Amino acid sequence: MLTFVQLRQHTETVIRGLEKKNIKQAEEKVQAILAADDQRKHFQKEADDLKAKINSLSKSVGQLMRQGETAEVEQLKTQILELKNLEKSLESDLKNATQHLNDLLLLLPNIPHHSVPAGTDADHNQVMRTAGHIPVLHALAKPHWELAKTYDIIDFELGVKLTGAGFPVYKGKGAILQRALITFFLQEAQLAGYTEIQPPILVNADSGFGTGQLPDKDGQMYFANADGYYLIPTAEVPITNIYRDVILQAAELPIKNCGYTPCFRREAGSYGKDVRGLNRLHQFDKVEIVQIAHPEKSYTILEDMVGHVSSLLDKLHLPYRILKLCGGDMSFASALTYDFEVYSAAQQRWLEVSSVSNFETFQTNRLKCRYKDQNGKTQLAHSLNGSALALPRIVAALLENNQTPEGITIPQILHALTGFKTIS
RNA sequence: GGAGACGUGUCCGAGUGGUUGAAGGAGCAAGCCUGGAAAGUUUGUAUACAGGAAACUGUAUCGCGAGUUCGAAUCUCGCCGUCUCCGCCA
Repeated sequence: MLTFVQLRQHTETVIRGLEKKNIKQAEEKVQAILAADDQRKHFQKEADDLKAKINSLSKSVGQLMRQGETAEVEQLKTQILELKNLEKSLESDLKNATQHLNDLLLLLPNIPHHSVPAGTDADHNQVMRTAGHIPVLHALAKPHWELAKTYDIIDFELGVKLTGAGFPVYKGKGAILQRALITFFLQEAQLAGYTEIQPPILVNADSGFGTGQLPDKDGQMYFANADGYYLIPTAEVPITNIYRDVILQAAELPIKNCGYTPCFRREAGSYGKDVRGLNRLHQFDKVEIVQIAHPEKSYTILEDMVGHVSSLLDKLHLPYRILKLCGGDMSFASALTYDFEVYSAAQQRWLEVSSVSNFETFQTNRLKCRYKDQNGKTQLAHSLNGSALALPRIVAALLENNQTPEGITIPQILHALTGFKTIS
């Protein structure tokens, strides 16, 4: 969530930023928060002063007792009890005011970086770069879900039997390809200096709140009701929450972690060609990269991360483009997001395979992830993350783009990991 | 899952109702000392919110939450976690 420093000292910037994210009545919302904050401070002061008085009176009770002044003690006690009644109502006012302020604050998304283009939807995203060659397919080329069936490497119907739609079963070379891609991505991340983490894939509500999935996206996560745990929608959740309530030394920054996990998303309301085959699943595999950075370095780091993801796609020889998302298409928590899309030649569609974002202090403010600067002051760190990469659509594009009448060619970089060069 | 013990600051560790945000020690930082270092010595060493230009002051925090009390690290209840024994198990 936004910080009070942002809201108080850069009110105008915040309002303009919110407008860029197409938030209606941004000014009114910000003013309402500032008013709610004043209200909270007022009650806080009143309550603190009253408590200070009660504390000091209580202290004198102790002293008087030792001196045996019982009559005065009784008098003091009744006086304190009166004050305590007052305090009780002040406490509840304060609690309500804080709750109200929090509710308002949680509804405000992050404000976009100044370079973010204006726009309302995906059509206004800015194409930064296009790379690779879009292949010309042979006459009998098929979409990946048909190829998967032809070569018996992914079984969607079997997944329906075992679980339900959106839970495919990878078989034989299909399963090996998955494992090879995961290993490849992890190895590349390791070479880029990321520490590999194997986190839990069920998390508690505090973690869901920390990275912003809760309360806004409650319905999008699977929930293990008996224990109150959420199945993670991305490794970002556990890997970023490692730094919840942590104060780092400036010298420890940047922290670079990566991890492979399955990801679970309910994706309620999706339909049609968007969910065909591997295009959108309830369970999928992803390698995520996460950094906790010094505020002055975070945008350089964002570019590094974009470079890292690009290199993965280059090495897989997949055609892709990089988009800078416009204000209206960005996620709630992000200040600047680059999306990567690969071209899936048989479907003739661009498929999103990665999203790399700088959250600045939006997540760390919730997480209370801070560092000590040179003056020993605690400051909020910046958090960033990106998919590097999400598997299903990569697999879809690999299958479709690399198909020949004789079979599917595996990119050379994976040969050592798959142990085969073609699927036929 | 059953029985028992425990949960204090960066760490160790004292504290069973009243100037205890918390003894003592270690670590760390700065000053003194030294040719330099060690030793010695002095001082400092949490977080959040509020007030203040600042020095600083107030409030809260001894696993978390509620309660008893004029007053709780200390008493009561609930939850979470750790350890030991038993059971189960990859």
